[in-house]
Amino acid sequence: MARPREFDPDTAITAAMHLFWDHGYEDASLAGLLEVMKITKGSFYKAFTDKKSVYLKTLDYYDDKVVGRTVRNLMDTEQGNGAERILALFEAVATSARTDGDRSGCFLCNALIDRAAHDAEIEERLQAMVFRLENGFRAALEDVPHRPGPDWVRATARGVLSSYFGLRVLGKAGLSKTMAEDCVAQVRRLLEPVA
Amino acid sequence: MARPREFDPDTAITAAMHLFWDHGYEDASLAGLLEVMKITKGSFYKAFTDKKSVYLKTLDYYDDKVVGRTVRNLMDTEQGNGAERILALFEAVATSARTDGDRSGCFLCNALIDRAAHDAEIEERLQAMVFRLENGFRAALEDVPHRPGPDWVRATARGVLSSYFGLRVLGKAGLSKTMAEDCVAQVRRLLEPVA
DNA sequence: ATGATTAGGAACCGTTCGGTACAAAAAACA
DNA sequence: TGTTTTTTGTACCGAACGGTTCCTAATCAT
Repeated sequence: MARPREFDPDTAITAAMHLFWDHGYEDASLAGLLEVMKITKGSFYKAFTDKKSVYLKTLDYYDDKVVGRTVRNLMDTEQGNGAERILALFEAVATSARTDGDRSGCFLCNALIDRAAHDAEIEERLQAMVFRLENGFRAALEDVPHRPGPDWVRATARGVLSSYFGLRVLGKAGLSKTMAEDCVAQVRRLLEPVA
Repeated sequence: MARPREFDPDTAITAAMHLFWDHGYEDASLAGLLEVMKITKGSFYKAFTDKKSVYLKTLDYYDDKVVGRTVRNLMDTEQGNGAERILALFEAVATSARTDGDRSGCFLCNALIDRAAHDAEIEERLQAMVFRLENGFRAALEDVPHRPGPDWVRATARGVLSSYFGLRVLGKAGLSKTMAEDCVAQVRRLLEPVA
């Protein structure tokens, strides 16, 4: 019954996500957001109430699309056993981080450092995402042939999770090829049967 | 020959460091800095040219004091063998992160996520600190009885390094006691002899 | 065609940003 | 005591901040 909006909210949120991803919350200015979202202030505040709301929406988007896909890949039994799926994820992260240009890292990891300790509403979403990722690793580890038992699955999933975030942090420091390979190799060791 | 300054620069830098540590670079306002440093704008700009210079000074301070002490502990042969020294570090980090209140994490890790990709001068210092930490782990691993060889030392040091940063990130998500214990247990596995 | 409804755009709000200029104050020297 | 040197506090700068308001333009249902 009224004029339809001229921009695609999904596209706008995606663009906003990448700005927050690269610059963090505080360093992403409203002017910058308007520019990448290709809308003006009027539309911005009409469609999304304020900056923080947009941030929350970008987190939800990341959760749904990126984390969702990652977890799905970790559980996809058609892509090798659980250990192979986990290593494939690490190989991909290591390669993209080593490839020049991609210093953006992982939005979840960045957001945890950036804002988790400062805003309860944001923290809640981040914790949920970490939990989903952890469960993704667990699911993959349930599908490892030599799996010793449930304790091994739980503990290894968490070790792999922390290695994942660690690799993301090291990516920010500009890791070398051998550094990336060594990190992945250590994850491979974690996936091996216990002595 | 002239009036001595009424504040201790070292104390002021320490206070500034903790503000940057908690809030990151952009979110630490000049007003906030002046408040915790207990000086006014005049003294601020006279003593330290600008905000970024203060940030760099706090990084140097952290490098010298905190990273320095950590590396020294990792190399202190009076505190058990290398593996025990590494585990002691992880236990300490896990405990302090789990203890409510300490969500500040590791300044180096925070700074890597916050600013490494945006400022070459800052990145340079951060890379140097990461390298110092890596070498600390290497030195400790040289002092492990079952040490298989130099490749093992290099690769394991890097795996431990990424686990260290990963634990720091998970600390931001408010890790549980069992989560912390599981992470440390995985580091323990990395330190064991290869199969 | 018209009226209702909504997006879009621009002007503008008060506040805070990082940074500067300068004068008063204080201490060390002669 | 007077001079010099440096710190200190304050007033102030222009720009950018996040956010609001309001008017116009566009499109739908009737």
